[in-house]
Amino acid sequence: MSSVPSRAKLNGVIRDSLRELGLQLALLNFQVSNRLKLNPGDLNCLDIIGRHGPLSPSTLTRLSGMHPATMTGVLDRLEKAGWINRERDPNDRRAVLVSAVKGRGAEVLKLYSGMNTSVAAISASYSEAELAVLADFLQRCKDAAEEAIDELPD
Amino acid sequence: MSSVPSRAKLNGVIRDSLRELGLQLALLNFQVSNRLKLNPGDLNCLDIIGRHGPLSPSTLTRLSGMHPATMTGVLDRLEKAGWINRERDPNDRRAVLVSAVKGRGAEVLKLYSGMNTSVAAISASYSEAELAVLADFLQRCKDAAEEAIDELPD
DNA sequence: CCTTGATGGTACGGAACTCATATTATATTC
DNA sequence: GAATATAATATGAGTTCCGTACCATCAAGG
Repeated sequence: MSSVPSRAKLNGVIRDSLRELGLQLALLNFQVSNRLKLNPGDLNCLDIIGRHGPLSPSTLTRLSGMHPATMTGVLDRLEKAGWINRERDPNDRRAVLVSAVKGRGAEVLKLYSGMNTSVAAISASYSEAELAVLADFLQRCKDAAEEAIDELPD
Repeated sequence: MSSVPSRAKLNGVIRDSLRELGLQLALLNFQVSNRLKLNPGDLNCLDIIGRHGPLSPSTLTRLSGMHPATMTGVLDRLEKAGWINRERDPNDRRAVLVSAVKGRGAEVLKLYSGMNTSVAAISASYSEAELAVLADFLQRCKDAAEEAIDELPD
């Protein structure tokens, strides 16, 4: 028996697993955002802000793919609920710098703790070499998703 | 040097990579849903319907975590745009069976083709044994996300 | 049967959200 | 320093969300 069918089959399994994982993660995000009284999109933006440090609404618009006017509403809600701060950019006084409020990340993390401990438990069953492979794969898939977004039609 | 710090560090890398991957996949879904003139939530539901075959709005509500009244709106839009069919359940005439319209899956898949070919290219760089490990890991993470949703507070 | 209570799905209406466009303030270019 | 471009927000019309009410159907007990 050739090894090609087996490899092709594995490719399909990987593709489907990734898609199903993406769906479940989306549902998890949805539930978490509900608990925080936020929209899924708002939580995504908060995540980006927390990770990419202080940034302007326009870069946030580019990173998230949202409409600029929508972003104003997102930031209004996040600011009102005390998740972020808006301050003027001293170098460009048209611009605004958005930053995540320190110390509130724990509230979000707490809701992901179940998922995180499960992932830690799963990780424990792999060797360090395997973990390195897994981490690299995930990283490359993330990059692939980023590229895929850029290359969408329209 | 002990191997513990290295392993702990890898755990952290895995966790972060998974989270970033989840975010990028969410952004990809958002863009894809925009192209299809659907909401992200509508696309998620369509995905569930396509995968879990004909099912009732109430099970769909349970699987997606949405409010029942919201689900009616989702299904109205999906049906109006020709993505799904609603038919009465012959065994329980209160119930409705929702099924995905055959032949329109390609329109969705086409928008994910960039991502899929990238993932195939990434997969090509791993041995079959490694692919098996990856597939298993993804599957277990999916299950973990599913459990994590069930065990959220409230 | 025929009540009684539970369940599946949807209708309704007010609140919240999205987004095209207009507006204001500042920066850049010639 | 006038013209143009850019950053962010205001505005308002259209859409979506969801608590509630409602109707149809089923299941159990008398």
